[in-house]
Amino acid sequence: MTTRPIRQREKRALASEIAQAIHMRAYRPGEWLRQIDLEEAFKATRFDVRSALDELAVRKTIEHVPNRGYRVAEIDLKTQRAIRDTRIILETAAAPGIVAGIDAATIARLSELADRFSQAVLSGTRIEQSEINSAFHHLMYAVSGNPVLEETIWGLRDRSRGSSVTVWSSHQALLNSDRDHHAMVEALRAGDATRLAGLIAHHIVKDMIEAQAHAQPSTETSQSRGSEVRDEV
Amino acid sequence: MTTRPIRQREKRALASEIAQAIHMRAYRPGEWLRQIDLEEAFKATRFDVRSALDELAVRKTIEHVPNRGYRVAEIDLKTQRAIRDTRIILETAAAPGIVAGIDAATIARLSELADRFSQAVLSGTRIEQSEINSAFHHLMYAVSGNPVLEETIWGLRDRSRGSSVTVWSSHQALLNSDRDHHAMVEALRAGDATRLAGLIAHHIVKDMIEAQAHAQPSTETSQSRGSEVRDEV
DNA sequence: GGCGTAATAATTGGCGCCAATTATGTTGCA
DNA sequence: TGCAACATAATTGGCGCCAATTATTACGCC
Repeated sequence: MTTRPIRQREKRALASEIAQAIHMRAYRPGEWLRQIDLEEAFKATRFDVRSALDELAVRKTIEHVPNRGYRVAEIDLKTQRAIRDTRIILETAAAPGIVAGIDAATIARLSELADRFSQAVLSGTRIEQSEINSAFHHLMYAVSGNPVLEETIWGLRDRSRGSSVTVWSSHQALLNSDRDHHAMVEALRAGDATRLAGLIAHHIVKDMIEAQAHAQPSTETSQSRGSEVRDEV
Repeated sequence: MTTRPIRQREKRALASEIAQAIHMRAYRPGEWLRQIDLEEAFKATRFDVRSALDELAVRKTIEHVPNRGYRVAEIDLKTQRAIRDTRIILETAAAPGIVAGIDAATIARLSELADRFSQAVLSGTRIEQSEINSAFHHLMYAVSGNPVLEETIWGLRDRSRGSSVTVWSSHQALLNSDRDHHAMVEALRAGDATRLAGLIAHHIVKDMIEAQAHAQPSTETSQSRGSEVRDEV
């Protein structure tokens, strides 16, 4: 009875928490994730931290360098494009399944999320924007009828998120995303899979091109550890 | 100097070794992977075994049940179909890139691998067949020009391999695979991406339908551990 | 003063121990 | 004889320690 019963509960959860912190940009691409810092920041034991880090390394959210540690993956342009192309393949391929599997209630919820995103564009934090956006796409792909496709899509999204894309790089990009969401809902109402696929592809391309255009060439890669800027979690 | 210098080397390798053992069916779907057995079989420490097991669990090759252990994932028909559909999406989508990126030398090597597979069909172990087959597809997807697509494909292939598909379930299926390989080489020579995509889709569907037809309904799921048949590694 | 080199500090990572949990075997009771 | 409760054995999994490695600082030489 001495140890609290929190035992087995949050083992996997920590990886998600760290992942979220990363794509909220609390840790920047190229930055080293020191185990001691994470222990304190997340109130976890060293063992749990290491497990979580290993998991994220397998998922390619972070990169592991033996005897150096773990750092947030830095995605070069070539890989960025490869992820983008693969996402387009998968997410457009999901369109027919979505159209086939969707019902009125889900469309209504998607429409509501699109509206909430519109609001968040005007008066919302980036975290809110990001979360509503995630919820929208999550819900949409959830009805595709193919769980494997869904999780593969999500894995790829998470991977690019870790790097540099989540936060919309310009207000214009944010407005475009907003418009796309409503257009997708419209396509769903019309039962038009082809149009939906086109919108999805456009959505991905637009986001990632914007992100690339505004991304400053990072010079932090070979920087010594410990001296980087780091936001508090 | 007391500890041998094999230290950092084979940490990640162990996961691959175990994965290979699994899809060579040394451990069957639903079977529990006891850590002690793995320590001895692979001459590794308990820590390394656990790391490898965790990695495979993240990759969904095996399944983790808290306080029970790890077991080879058993893929139900629905998931099997979902994997198949997703594989078709990805692997057919790779066809244009393959046609665009391939050169004469690679075609020659693919042709050679196809020939070696033909030989292995007649006089080769299942392991040889499986390895040559892997090499063929690996080489083909490697020239797609999209590394992310390539590794996503491979992740999905490995996942279904763990379960019940690798070893061709009938001699007819094996002959079909063999024929497809040569047809793919032909399509590549002709530079016909559409035909290649069609062949790939056919290849996947045929394999997995055969595998399903011959798979006996497994009753080993809820079996007690320790009493199962287990081949030596 | 710059630079190569040695001493020191900080960090990662391998590993074994033991508690918590689950499976197995046994005994007693209806 | 069947079944339930208990005792025992086997297995998993959390965690802390310390060696190995790498970064940083201090020193001395050119």
